[in-house]
Amino acid sequence: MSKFDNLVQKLRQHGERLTIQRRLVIEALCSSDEHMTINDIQHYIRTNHLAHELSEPTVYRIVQRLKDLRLVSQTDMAGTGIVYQLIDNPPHHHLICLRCGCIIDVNDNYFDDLRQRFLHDFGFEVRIDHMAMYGVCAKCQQAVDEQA
Amino acid sequence: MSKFDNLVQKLRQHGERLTIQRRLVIEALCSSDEHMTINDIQHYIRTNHLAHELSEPTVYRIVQRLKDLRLVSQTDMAGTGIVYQLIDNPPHHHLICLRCGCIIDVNDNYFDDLRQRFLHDFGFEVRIDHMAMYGVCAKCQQAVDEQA
DNA sequence: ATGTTTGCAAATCCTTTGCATCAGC
DNA sequence: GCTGATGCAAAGGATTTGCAAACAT
Repeated sequence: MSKFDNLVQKLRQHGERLTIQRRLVIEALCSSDEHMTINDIQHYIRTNHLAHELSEPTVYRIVQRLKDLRLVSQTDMAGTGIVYQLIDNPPHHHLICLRCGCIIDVNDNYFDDLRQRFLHDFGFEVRIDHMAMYGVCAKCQQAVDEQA
Repeated sequence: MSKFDNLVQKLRQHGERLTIQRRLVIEALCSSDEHMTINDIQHYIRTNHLAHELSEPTVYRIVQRLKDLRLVSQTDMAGTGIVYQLIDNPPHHHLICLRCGCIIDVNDNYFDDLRQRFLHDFGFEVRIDHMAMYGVCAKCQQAVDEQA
């Protein structure tokens, strides 16, 4: 089953109404493996479904709903702005270079240890849908070293 | 040496001017081990130094400067808003319960493994000044279980 | 038919900017 | 005295809200 159909089915299960607008937002989010801003979503729809341009409030309300249903996660990209992405199973995460902005995808199992230790030590069940961690990538470290 | 004096000294080292306003913001940030919003900072100053209430732009500019000097970190609290805290050495981190909002302090060395693995696998040097991770605390898990 | 969702417009909130004045070094 | 910081007012941008009309079920 496609990502899209999967999500539509989940919405149905929750008794949510399937409006054209919701389908469009889901389609937009499915179109990219990476995160999208509200603007990106609007832009995707404007480009691919010219007749159905969505207003800002509508997009905000729909992603808010999808967030409440835990189908979408929200991340603040260090002031770049707030981005949204589908929560996939298992989730994947990002290392973001503060210098060049490049993004490295990280498998979820890197966080398994941490999850277990927090559960063991604090009884705290960490819920990581999408983690963005910042730092300096290999290339940029070289560049910095050469400067020195 | 107190946190406050330590910071003041660091500002001097960077050739920064030590205005009353900067002292006040630093004092505010020192007053709490936890994070503060811009509003919290203003409120602290209003309460403790009535004669020196600061305007928003001033507070924004000062924390921005402190961020640039890597003395303060900024975190987006899951849409609750943006908070600031002093970067201490070593940094400490937070587990935040999505249900009751309680906050558990986490020692930095929990992240040592992760740092090493990212460096080894991707050559990526993670820079974690302050990490906020969300989930469900022990108490709230019980509450959830009992409901079920 | 009913209750929900959408679109529009406008309000609100947070943050930044321009410029004249003031303060630290 | 020079340079940079502050305060004010106002602009800017992102997000939210109220309400009437349109739509899914």
